[in-house]
Amino acid sequence: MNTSEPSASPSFDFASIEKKWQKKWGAEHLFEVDAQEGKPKYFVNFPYPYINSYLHLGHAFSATRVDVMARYKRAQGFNVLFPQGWHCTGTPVWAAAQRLREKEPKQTAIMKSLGFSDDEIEKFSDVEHWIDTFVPAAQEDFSRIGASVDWRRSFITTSLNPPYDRFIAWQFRKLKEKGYLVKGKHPVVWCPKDQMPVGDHDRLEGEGETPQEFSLLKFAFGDDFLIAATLRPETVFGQTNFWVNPDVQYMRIKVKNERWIVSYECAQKLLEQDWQIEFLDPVPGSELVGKYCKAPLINREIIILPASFVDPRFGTGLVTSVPSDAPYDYIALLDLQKDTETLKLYGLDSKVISAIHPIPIIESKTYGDLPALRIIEQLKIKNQQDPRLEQATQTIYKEGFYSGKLKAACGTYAGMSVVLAKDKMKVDMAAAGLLEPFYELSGKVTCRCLTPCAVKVVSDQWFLNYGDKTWKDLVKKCLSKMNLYPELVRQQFNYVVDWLNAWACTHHHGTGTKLPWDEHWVIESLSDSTIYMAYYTIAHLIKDYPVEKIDDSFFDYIFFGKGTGDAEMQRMRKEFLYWYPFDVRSSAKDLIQNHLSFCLFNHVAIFPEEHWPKGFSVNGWLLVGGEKMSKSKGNFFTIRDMLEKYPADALRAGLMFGGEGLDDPNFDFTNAETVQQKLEQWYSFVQDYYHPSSDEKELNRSDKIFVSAIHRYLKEGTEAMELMNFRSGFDRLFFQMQRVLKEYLKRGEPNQAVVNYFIECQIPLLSPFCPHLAEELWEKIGKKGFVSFASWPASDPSKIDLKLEETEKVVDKTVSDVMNVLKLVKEKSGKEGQTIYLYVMPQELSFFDAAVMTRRVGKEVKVFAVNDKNKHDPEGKAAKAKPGKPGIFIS
RNA sequence: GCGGGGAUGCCGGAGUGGUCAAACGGGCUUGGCUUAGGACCAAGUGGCUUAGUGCUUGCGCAGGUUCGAAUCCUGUUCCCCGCACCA
Repeated sequence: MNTSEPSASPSFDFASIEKKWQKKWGAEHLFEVDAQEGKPKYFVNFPYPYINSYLHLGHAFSATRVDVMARYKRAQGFNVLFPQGWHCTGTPVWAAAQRLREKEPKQTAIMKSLGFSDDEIEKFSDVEHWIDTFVPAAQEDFSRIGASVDWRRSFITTSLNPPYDRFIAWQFRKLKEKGYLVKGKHPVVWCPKDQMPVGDHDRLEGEGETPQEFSLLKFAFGDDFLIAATLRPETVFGQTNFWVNPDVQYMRIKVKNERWIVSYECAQKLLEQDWQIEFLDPVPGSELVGKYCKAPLINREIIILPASFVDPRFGTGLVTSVPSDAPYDYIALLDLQKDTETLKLYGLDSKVISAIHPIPIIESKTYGDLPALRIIEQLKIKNQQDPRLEQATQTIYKEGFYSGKLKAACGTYAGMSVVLAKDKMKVDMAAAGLLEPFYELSGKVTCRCLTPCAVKVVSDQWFLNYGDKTWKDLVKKCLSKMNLYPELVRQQFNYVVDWLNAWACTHHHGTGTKLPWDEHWVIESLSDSTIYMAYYTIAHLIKDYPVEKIDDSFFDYIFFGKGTGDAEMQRMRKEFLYWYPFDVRSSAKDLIQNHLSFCLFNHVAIFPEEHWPKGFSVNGWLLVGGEKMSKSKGNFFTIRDMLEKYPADALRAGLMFGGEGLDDPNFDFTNAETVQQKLEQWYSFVQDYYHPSSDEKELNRSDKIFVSAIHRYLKEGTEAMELMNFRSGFDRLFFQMQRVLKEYLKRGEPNQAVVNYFIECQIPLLSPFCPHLAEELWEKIGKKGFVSFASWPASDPSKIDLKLEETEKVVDKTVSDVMNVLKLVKEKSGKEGQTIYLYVMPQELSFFDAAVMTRRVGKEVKVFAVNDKNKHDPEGKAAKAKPGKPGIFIS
């Protein structure tokens, strides 16, 4: 092997370069930063990941965005803080550990797929083992992709970290003091045996099912009320009759001062839902048939009829009939009208029954004004036992709810959209005492103890009252002053802030911090992660502070400057004041409607205005190969998987080049591979071309074009970086830069000083994206210190010469014309052209260089001004010359 | 339905009133180099035409404004995300 030629070994070992520099950064504590008087700071962060597994490529995307920003700002001269903590609060890990304790096969299989041995899996039945495993793994992954994190400030959440635990307790006491926490009723899925709420993970069946809000409607029936439950109170104007199951024994119960008739099962549910009731006597369903009751709101007497589809276990076991919009009701009516036997059995007058017709009440786009009829015809449903009725009901519900408008039959509500009318009618009927809320599960849920679950209304649930108007106004004020990247998410944020309502912020179980004044509650995970960015400012110091001395007055001092503090506390106060607020927090767009908005609400509630967040950056969801990452599609990748395939620098750049803005970025394998190749080429190029030289030759035309382009892309790229448009940034600062370099070299005879200058620019520009390679090259060209701290090259507007670059386009075009003509000559005459004569306008002579043209065309090129008397022009081609378009003659 | 974002070549995507057949990246075709592959270099990649510098088509669909529109306006179709108490 010839070692004297650097280009003889163009490929090199990315892995060892990465290790080398990660080690050096660590050894020099490069990214461990403290408050530094007089130096401007920049604080970036992103939501701490939940540590229930290895981090995936989506995390890498988010982390890289933040790291690129951190490195860019560092190059801009800022003292940059990029801390990283880990979120352990919540139920998933807690539940998974419990499942492993119970040796559940599904969870065990998941652990196996992550590569854990049976012995190891057993250890995961302890929550702490998850933390001990995945937190170091996550930190390792971050380090391996080159994230410039100050690891001293890393921490975990929950009571496992007492100082943090106390911080959250402090936060909640503050919120309570200020009246932002309210107590209220809240429906949960409940196991009557365990006397506990049942989360998704505790269910044998019914994952994803939630309490659904129904309305109980009251139908006056003598001195009693028949109660029907409905999801569609807006359809009351279409009521034609009432359904009862004649085979069911109903119960008369006392509720408040009223007597209700409902099924026995319903009465049980009412008890769970916090109603005070008293059982009176049974009422056989058959006795009700044929009688009349008064429908609420419309005050119409409607007949009570028998129907077999009525299920005592669902709702109240009584149903109001709206045949126009409810397929069940319509088909039951048809069934009954044909069923002379039943009519006879209950002594029902067939004339009366036949006279019952659906009343058109809602006009919907696709199903017209009698949707139930329409859909039953479409699906050819024959009777009330058909299972497709369920699907038909849902289809119509969705259609009617979203696109429906109330028709004239609906009295004062006519003309309103269903969306609006529904709420209005609920409010009106509730005010009239005709409607009560009721919850029913959206599907069957069975607890792991095999007990069927029901809805329980918890009466002492704590809420963060995000519906509060004055609180919202503060958030809007904060928002109006924030930098948002991209700016167009502002609309979305304003919308969300308006729409957010009271948020249940406590859970019965899971890991986390206990609600300090009501310790049977655990603070829920989205609620304990709203202002912790402030905790980063002191996280490294508080670790060494005596836990017992950390109380509310401690935090009051650190964050508000209230009271006095010892030397350590003063230092923490200083750190907080220096770093806070954060400058930008970056996240995927799905967190807009919860986490990011909560972050603002809690900041404005707790902190004075000078510590309100300054910026959010929002990005799309990372796609891999154009598709959502998913295990079932086989395109789910952890960071560690990817680092096996690609060098960290290629991975980072590939991710950043995948996309920007709100669109979903796409990580494409070919992109990462391309980047890797280009980086390798760049590495050899620098080795081959960088030669320190004191030779200051005057810049020629070609040099000036090159320098102009450098400064132009530098300007464009820097602007993109400021807006966190890293795709554009990488494009301008690397791909375009490399392109103009290539063009420059093509023009021949590069000026060593200019090439050196280019290399000295390109390396720091590459550094935010590909920090390892950049460090290596920085060292290779003999620069002192780390490129991580090198200054960002400044664009010099005086060097940008657009006119000059424009003239080069003319030359390019001419070259391509010449090539074209050469080709045609060969095709037509079979002869190779030997010499090319160019006739250009005199003023253009200065940028047509015969040597350059000869080099680029590969044949001898002679250049003349059109008016040159000595020109060689046998065919008068010179006459064709125009500004920007030389005449061409080939011999 | 509401709120938000979109629709440009074979693909990912630039481009927001003229100089844009359309950056950059990928793919593909041809040629060079090479034992071969990869890499690299060169040319090509809507249609037509041509010893060139030309014409034409086109930016979801339909209209409109303008001397001129992918870009502005109106209508319309389709796609994606969210609509919650779950991290």
